[in-house]
Amino acid sequence: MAAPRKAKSTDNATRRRLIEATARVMRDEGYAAATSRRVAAEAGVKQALVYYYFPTMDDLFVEVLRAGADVALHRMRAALTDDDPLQVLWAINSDARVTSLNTEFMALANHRKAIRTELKTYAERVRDIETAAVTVALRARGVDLEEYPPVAISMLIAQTARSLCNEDTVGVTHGHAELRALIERQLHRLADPTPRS
Amino acid sequence: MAAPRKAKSTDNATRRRLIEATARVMRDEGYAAATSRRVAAEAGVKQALVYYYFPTMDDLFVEVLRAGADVALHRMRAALTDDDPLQVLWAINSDARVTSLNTEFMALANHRKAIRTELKTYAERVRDIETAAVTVALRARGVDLEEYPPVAISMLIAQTARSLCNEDTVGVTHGHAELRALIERQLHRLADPTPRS
DNA sequence: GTCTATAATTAGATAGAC
DNA sequence: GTCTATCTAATTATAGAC
Repeated sequence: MAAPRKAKSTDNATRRRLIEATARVMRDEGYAAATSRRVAAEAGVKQALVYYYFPTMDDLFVEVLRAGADVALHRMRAALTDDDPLQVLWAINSDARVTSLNTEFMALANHRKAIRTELKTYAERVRDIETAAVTVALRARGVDLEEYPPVAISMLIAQTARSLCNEDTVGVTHGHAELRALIERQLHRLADPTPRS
Repeated sequence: MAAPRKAKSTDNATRRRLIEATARVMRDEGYAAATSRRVAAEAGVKQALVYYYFPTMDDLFVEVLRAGADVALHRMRAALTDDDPLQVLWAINSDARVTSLNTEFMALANHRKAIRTELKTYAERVRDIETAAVTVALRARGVDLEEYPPVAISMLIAQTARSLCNEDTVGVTHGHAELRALIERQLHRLADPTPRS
């Protein structure tokens, strides 16, 4: 295997540019704006070429979803060996580029079966790896895993970060400082295992 | 004022049916499916009539948003005098009919200025009234409002409930039982003011 | 107030030249 | 592989009859 590049001809530069362009349009203008003509223009090609790489627009959307989920999975796996997986989990889900796309796919999944199925599959894979990372972190800190189930802590951190991000996007920021501070205090409580009623 | 009904001729039955029909379509099939023809059919009228009541589709969307926000505000105001505002806050945001619409508007707001502006306005009004209700509840229970700022507790409860609902909609349920149990335990901790480090 | 009819625009998708 | 050109269908919005 002298040439790991170009292993698959389908892994083309144009194909990749179309996926990235679609993600960009979805983030900036919403999924409804991600038409074949719009994403083709964004990628610098003509509209018909979209259908050379993707049979339907839904197929393109699914590929965008997979690419995004793969990046998230990769980052979380790296976090497994990190000093502080909880902080990594918070940071990943505080990335507006990630959460904006997530919101669009959540809405898209509401009325497209193909995307709902794919979203479910990847959401559960991401949750599993996140839970594994949080389990490592909590166990290392001597936290009672019965009272603070890693899967619940993982969801709480991820969803709170995402919610703050989503609100920022539409310009709602009231209460954000207080919630961030509260979360940080609670994370430190977990890190410093003393109390519990 | 013998006839409080029909005070405004714009408060028509047809107009109201159009707003309700639009909300229904948005919930069930997403905002992209809420076309003038689709909502007209759902309301049992012809397409062109939509434009008699609403200048543009965006105007219709804004009215749907207002109607939904008014209901939420009304429920939360009632909760101010309730036994347990925290439970009411959780219950309201666990209603799939509310949270599905909310997700759609969040996505819509991403690329329509008129809706983003309106969403921001109502989100902040809802947050204020929710915070007031939570303040009442926490104070009555002797909770330290510095360590647990009502606005933060309010956001945490509302956003966690909404997140669980949204995931249910797309079929993701893993970890839900654990997170619900954790939230309930924490709510009881707040209700029974003993520990804190 | 509700309708029919239609204009103007835009979408997804395909055929075929190069 | 990328293009031009085009088809079909659906959309928003308007004009005008009743």
